Amino acid sequence: MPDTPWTPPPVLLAVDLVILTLRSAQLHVLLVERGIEPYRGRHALPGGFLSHADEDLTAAARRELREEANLDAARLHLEQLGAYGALGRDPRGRVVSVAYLAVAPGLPEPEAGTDAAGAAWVPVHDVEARHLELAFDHRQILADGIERARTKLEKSSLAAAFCGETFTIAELQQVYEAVWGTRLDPRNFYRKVRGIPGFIVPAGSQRRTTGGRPAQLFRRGPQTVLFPPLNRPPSQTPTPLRTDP
Amino acid sequence: MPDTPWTPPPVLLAVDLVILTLRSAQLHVLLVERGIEPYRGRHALPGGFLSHADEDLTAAARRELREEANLDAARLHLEQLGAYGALGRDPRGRVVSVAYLAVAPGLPEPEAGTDAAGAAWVPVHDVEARHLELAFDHRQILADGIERARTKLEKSSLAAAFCGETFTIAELQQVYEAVWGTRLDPRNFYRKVRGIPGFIVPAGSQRRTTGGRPAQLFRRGPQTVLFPPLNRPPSQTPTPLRTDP
DNA sequence: TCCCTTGCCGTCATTCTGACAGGAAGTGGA
DNA sequence: TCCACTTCCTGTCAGAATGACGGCAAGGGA
Repeated sequence: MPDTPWTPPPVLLAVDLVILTLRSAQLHVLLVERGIEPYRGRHALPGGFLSHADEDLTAAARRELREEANLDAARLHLEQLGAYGALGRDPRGRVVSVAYLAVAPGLPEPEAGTDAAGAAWVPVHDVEARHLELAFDHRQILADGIERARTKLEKSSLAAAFCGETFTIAELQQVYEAVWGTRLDPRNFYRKVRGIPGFIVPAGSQRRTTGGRPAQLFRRGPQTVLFPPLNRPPSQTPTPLRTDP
Repeated sequence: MPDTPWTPPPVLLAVDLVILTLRSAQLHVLLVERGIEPYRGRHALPGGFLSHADEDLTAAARRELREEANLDAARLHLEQLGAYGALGRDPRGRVVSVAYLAVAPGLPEPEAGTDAAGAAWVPVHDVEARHLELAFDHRQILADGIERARTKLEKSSLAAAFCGETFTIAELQQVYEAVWGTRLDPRNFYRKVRGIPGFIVPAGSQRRTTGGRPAQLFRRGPQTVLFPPLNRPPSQTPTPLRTDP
């Protein structure tokens, strides 16, 4: 430990986004096709380097959200997943990436002809089943993002972030079923959800119909922590203790 | 978006550690007293810059663990908390810090006369009650680390990381009570813990005594995911949905 | 020996959960 | 108009889980 003035080594910092949404009752993630050389042509999570050295991390995430996905960060859920800094993860050199999880409501159009061209919603199942390989360590980042969403559905009101301003209980159930990959009993789900104080509140007596009896509309309540929690049924493949992302 | 070759801005990367342990049934965190100028004399989390540009993040965490706390990373739980990159967090300039949570068993001596001098175990209550102010945003990082530990006790076998190789059920209960800050009924805790398959397994019929009837010893079982979960009793101060660490 | 401490094992009422039955309120076709 | 069909909502009921608590076992110290 020398006492001489020593300057710490600088590192390149990037931001990557796991943007999840529901499309036709299936969990989708937004992917872009890489146009430049490391992993050119391969699908990847939206993201990029910090634009300047004084850019806030969250601001960078919001900027990428706008530039690459044409989404307004103010209207959706955004939280940090963690930092990914393994040595070989970027062939260009030492790049540490901070990953964010975003959850978008309903179905914002796949992509516009805007600068977000090349972005597309892909069913997460296609990635999990390895029908589609991702660039860098983005497969791992995506897996961590999905796992985070799965866990947070249990004890937080994150599920409402997948829905629009108002939603029916059946729509909310679709969120849980799609993210968890399980089927739930509608009647028990109804009872449970309505029994959690402050989770959802009736939104007028409006109703919107799709074939059968019109459903009551709700909006998210003030409570962000769910108690009692909506425990997800035990999975056949127990997730190991993540000790090192 | 110019097409000219553009080099992303480099950033200084640091690693900070939240090291938790139990000392006399109280949750403690390891803090160091800063010897150099930003926040000189103030308590801070152990940590430091990457030693060289090609150092792995986890390796840096393990190195700091050894240098500043004299702890062997191979024998304790270590997981990443997240990246902290707010703009004003370090007066020296733009520093992004990756925080790690470590959980140390039992009572490794406070600190040695080694190079870990100046490190001391501090009850987390002293920090939470603002009897002690920390440098930088370390108060927030510590709060996030404690919150992470609290939630992981529910569905993972993290509690065993606070104990030694073998432990009694009462010791395990002390972990839950100290971290959650609640009292639990010993008989119900016993029933619940023994009912979780694979969580703990009896370790011989050895016993170690402290006054009353000798207790049976256990060691951690193969299962890292607890089902059914050990739900923590509802808190009076509900934790808000963390949307931006 | 008596008392005190701590660990282990029950019981019991209440609540929660999973699995159903069935009626209410709409749509579309004969 | 009547009927089939869909979806939404409200109950019921048995079994599991939970919180509260009583009692005995097994040690140490006065």
